Amino acid sequence: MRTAEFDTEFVLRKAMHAFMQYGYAKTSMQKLKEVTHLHPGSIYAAYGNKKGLFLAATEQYQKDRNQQFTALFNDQQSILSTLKHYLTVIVDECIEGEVAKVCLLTKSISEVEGNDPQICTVLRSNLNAYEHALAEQLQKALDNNEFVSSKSAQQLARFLVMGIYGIRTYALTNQDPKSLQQLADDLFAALVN
Amino acid sequence: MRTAEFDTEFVLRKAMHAFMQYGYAKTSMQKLKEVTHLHPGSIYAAYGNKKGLFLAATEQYQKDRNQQFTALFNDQQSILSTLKHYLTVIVDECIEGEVAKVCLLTKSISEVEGNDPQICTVLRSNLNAYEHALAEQLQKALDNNEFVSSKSAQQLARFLVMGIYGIRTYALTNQDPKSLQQLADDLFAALVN
DNA sequence: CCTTATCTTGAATGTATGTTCAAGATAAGG
DNA sequence: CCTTATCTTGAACATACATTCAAGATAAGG
Repeated sequence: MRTAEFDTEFVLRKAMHAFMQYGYAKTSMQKLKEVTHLHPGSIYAAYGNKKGLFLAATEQYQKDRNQQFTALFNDQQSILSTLKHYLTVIVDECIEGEVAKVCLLTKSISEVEGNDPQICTVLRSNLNAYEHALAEQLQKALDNNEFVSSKSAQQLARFLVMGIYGIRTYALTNQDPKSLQQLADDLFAALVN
Repeated sequence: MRTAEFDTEFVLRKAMHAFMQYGYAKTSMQKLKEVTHLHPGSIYAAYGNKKGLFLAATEQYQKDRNQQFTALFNDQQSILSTLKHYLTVIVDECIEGEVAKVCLLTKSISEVEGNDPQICTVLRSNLNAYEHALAEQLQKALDNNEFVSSKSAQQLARFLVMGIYGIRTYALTNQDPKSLQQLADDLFAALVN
């Protein structure tokens, strides 16, 4: 006979950013309490425990990413030019010291791999969906004769996500925008040649 | 008037493997105590604190990796064929569920980036040295006319490490050996074309 | 407007954490 | 072989952690 008061999206985005910044283990309930403006009781009532909140935040992250992805690839440009632009967006994300500097999914799976199968399964399936979405776009581009390739859309998508993961990791070692953009360009060239 | 008793390399390799498995934050002193067979007093006397032990373990890791790298690239094969073999070694490492499944340097920098500048600086410099070592080999290959490229050895090396980081991350989402080997082949092809 | 189901609050709990330290053990120097 | 410097041992410490729960607050149903 009473409805919850807090804004779910606000809470999940705040939690999501905390997990992106500090990692899963180092994001304490104390910190989550602060950033979400929720008391422990409310968090545990709504999400069960820290892992539950993390998984909910992951879901929100995936939703937000999907929306960004769909918005980019649903405009009327050619798929290849959109893809080139998409890579530039990723490079920019890697540079600006703010949010989205890292991918929550890859960062988290790297952290918990081998230690939390439940979280890993969820993250893996999200990342596989991402790869599949890229494969779909590449298949469309092939169907439209935007480019020709000896490889399948699936193989191309795999190479592309590998490159994206690689750029994001490389950005941790070298923040030079020119180097990162060059990597993106080389990756794109390797894909369409 | 008394010499330390424990075997430094044994201790550092055990610590190194623990950090690789559990990550920096989740590797407790309790765990480190167990795997190194050292009592807290000894650890703190020898390495100061957990971070000191981690940095020493990192140094050991880099030494071991350097030795593997040098052994591979100092045989009498062509550099390109050695590189191709090296990529296969990395793919194998990603598959077998044992040690070396992940790179301690990239896993750790991904975890602590933005939160521990001291550790980041050390890891970054190690990873930069790795990139530089690959650039040297590629420069030699170019000098030997093993292949021709419109890109500099430095640019090629950057692309190569990006690919290696990417393969290692991709392996967290997909353990299929064929897919991983295909990525390595595609990466090699993109490099020399 | 009263009841009641549900949400919010925040103090309390037990455990695990990184670290310290004093007592005991032991190898090298004279 | 005794002295002394250094290492080893493991109990103790304070703090930080994830989680619980009972009391208080509040919105909806009758």
